[in-house]
Amino acid sequence: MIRTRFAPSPTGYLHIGGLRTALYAYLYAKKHGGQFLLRIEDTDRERFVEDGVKNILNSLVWAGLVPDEGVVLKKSADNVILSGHPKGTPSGKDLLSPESQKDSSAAPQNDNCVAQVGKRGPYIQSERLEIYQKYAQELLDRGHAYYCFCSSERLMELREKQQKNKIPTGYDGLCAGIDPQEAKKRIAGGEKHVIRMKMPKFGETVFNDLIRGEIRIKNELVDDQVIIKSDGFPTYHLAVVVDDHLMGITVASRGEEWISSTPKHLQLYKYFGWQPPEFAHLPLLLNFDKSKLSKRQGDVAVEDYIKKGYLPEAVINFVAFLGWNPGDNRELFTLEDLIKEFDFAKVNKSGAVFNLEKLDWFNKEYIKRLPLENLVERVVPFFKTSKLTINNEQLTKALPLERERVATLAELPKALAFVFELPEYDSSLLVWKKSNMETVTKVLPGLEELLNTFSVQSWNKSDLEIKIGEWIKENNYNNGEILWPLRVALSGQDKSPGPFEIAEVLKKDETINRIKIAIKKLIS
RNA sequence: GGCCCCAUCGUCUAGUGGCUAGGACGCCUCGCUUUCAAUGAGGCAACACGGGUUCGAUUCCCGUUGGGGCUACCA
Repeated sequence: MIRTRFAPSPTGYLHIGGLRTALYAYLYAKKHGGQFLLRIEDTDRERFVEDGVKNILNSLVWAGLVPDEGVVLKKSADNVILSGHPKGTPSGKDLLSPESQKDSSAAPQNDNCVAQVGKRGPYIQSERLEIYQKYAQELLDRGHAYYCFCSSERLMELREKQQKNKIPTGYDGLCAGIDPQEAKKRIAGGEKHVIRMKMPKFGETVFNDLIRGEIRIKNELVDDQVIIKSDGFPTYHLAVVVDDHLMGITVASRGEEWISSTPKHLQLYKYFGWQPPEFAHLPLLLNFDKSKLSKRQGDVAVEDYIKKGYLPEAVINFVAFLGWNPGDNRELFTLEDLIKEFDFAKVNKSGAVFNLEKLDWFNKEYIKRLPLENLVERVVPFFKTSKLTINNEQLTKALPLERERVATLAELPKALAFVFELPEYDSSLLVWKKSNMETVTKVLPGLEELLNTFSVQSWNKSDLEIKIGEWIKENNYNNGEILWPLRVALSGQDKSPGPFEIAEVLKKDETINRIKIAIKKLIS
């Protein structure tokens, strides 16, 4: 049975790179009919952020990556695990609408809560402290670890000296020689201490990475890593090994920054006599200048992209392709498609630049493909934050006007504003570049007259197009002479959807009303 | 400084011991068109460098350069 995990630290939000890490772990598990777990690594109290876990879970669920085991999000009322909407169903819409995010501090309408499911818990490391203590003690008892009383000052000096002498940095093993009885006495005396693991000083550690193949690192270069801090919390190195083993993880995937510490982890597995999992070290996500993707150069939190109106399908598809592809020319993949095709073996070794333009393209593609009703559901939250008050029926009619013209959902309220409120514009805008003020002034009243002859039943895009087209021919007008001012009268914009489709949405009365306003602007 | 990882168009990438090195995004041109978007047709653009191995290397090996990561009682 394949078991993978995603194990973020609750430092505030889900990083977009973390989303990819989670995605790959999820895909691999699902592809093999296995399980995907979520564990929280909160052993660093200094970086702990209140609500960090909830935020991460929210983003994960939004993306459709729901853990089978571990830490999950539940609707507190009915105790049902939230499952997102990987296929585009709107079930997750009230889960993370932009305004519920914004107001979450003020109004606790978001009653989701963090829960744990599974038999191998707890899945939050701060709740597993005794477990780590027990295993650290075991290491101590067997001589694979030792107490260390060195001050941070001494450690710093040591490091500096090593760098100056151009030798590898690392702990010098000073405390390794302390007699265990002596150490116990010092601890009883209240002396501050940590526990370090012993690393062999010869030989090398060789392991096979699912993505990179064989990696070998000389043991003498690997530090006697601290495994229990002076506050009694474990470091990542001990916790990840103990937890991955106890939770039955078979494939440990993580960022490539962990490659150099993998020998420590392998050594711990050896000390405990445990079978290590397979490792997959993913390439990094990069800024445009190829440095590690960072907050300074743009948005890195998944929530940022949710708020901006990117669809989960687009974000998942985009992020999946940062470092992986199916080996042919297909580009549009749903989560289910990805599950079928994904493999760590096909993941690239080199880092990938996070390129927003491509994300926009994906998002446009998905906005285009989404069924209208579905799109309406997803757009509603974005209208709630705008000044416009409109109902779903109005939205359903207006949305086709702009859905192919925007890259994100958040652009829609602004783009559609002219439909719901009278546009403001300068009368000069009514004049087409190849026309003149005189012609427009003459032509618009004629157009109004023509439109008045339409019945309400025949007021639709195609009838309008046909009749107005005929009228233009009969009068020997130019298309632009008529259609440009018509369109501007209706939209108030130099760039907009076509006049016929706008007129259909606006209906007869409002269309004629706006033409009248245009005429008034011209003669005043 | 030490160690590790990586290297195909601007970006994401496919690819092979022998190909006109393929696709996508973006960009440019043209068509459609009242504008924009969409769409159709086309275009620009890459194997980092130097040595090997080989009849032949973008591909295999070594080195250089470049980039990145780690080098914490952070993950």
